Amino acid sequence: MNEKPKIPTRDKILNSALRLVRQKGFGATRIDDICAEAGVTKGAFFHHFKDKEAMGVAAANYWSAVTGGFFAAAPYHLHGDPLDRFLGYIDFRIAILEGEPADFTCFVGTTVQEIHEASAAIKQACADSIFNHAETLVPDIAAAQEMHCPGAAFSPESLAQFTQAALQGAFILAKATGKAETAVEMAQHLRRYAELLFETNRHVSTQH
Amino acid sequence: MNEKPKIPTRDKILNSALRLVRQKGFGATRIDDICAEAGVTKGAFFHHFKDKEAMGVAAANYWSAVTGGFFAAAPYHLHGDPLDRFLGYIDFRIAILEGEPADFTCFVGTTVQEIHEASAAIKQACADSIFNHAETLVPDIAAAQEMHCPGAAFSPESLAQFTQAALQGAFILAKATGKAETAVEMAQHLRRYAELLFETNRHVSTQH
DNA sequence: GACAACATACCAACCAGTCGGTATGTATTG
DNA sequence: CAATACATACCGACTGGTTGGTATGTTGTC
Repeated sequence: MNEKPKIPTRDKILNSALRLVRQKGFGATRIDDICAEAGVTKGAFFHHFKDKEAMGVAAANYWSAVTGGFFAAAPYHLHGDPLDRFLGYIDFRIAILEGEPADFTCFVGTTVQEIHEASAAIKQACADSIFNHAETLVPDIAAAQEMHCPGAAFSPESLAQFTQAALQGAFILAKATGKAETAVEMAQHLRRYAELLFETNRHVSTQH
Repeated sequence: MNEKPKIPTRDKILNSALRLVRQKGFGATRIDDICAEAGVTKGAFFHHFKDKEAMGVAAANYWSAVTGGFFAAAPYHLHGDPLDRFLGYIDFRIAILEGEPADFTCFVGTTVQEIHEASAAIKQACADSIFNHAETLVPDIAAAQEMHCPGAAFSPESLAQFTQAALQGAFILAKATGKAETAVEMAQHLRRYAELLFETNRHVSTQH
């Protein structure tokens, strides 16, 4: 009884890396800072990761796993109508836009923008994270399209990806103003676009 | 006669800085690299700029001036209908999405994302650049709104800003794939949103 | 006793910024 | 008109703190 959580050292390092990189960017984040934040030594760091780049790849994959679970457990999946699920996803993304930009901002979006020319491995891991997450929206979008506007001019994949692009762009403007409300305001245009595309005006209530 | 262009040293430095930072990011760009690219020495660099941060602010302002002139001279302003001008702006943004991401990507968007917590001065200069550019779209959007859908639920400022956000997001996905076409595909959703908002389906032909 | 999981001490490279110096132009003044 | 004074533009070797990475030691565990 009273089992301590005992977070593995590797996860402690990755958690600290995610937090710091989201604040300061990948390049500006010092390995020493990550170790200090995680409460481990440099020896531990280089025991688990060959170099900083390998840690970056691991962090991107870790981010995919963490956020994947987070969104899988989110309530918008419970809607019966696929369009409600898609709109519910956007509403959910809007609902979590709170606090400092570093709190709601996307690790892989930030990182791929910064290192896309410096590290092919990290870039690939980030790209996979973004596009695989987008892919989770495709079934609902495709079903909604079939129900509400068959023969549309856009592909479900493309719309799913634009959803991510619009959010990433909202994050950039929010970092420029420093305000979460900026991101919300931008994301509401995304929501309106989704409504207009499916020629509906429904309001999806948040479930809990 | 035969006057050489004689680009000022300061501009040579800023041009090189824009090119390199768009490729590698602000933090990863070395002052020595900028000097080498510009064909000047470090002494010249620090004669013109107090430190790297001051150069970053100057580069953001320089970017505003260069792109400001570029867009002011673009052909979409010639349309008689304000909505055509707005849609023409988006088409123009799509038309210039060619080459490597570093070629069509936004200096201030990239930079503000990277250093928003590290340098308040650079962040402010980048934010000004983005929002002032967005502001140039407001008159056309406002006029289009009055003509085609008075009493809309969105403000012209907000839509102008979302235009920038969507493009910034398109850039991020393009950096992830390495392809300009990704940015084009994303931007076409922005174009479709603009059409749907004003309940029209016009096709603005490019002028030349 | 062998191997994983760390800790500690250390190094070499990198890089922003400094500093003494030069070259050229311009304003002033006797 | 020259001589002096000063300013601007620029050069490039140097430095000192930072930082990714290494080498080696210690502890626990199967």
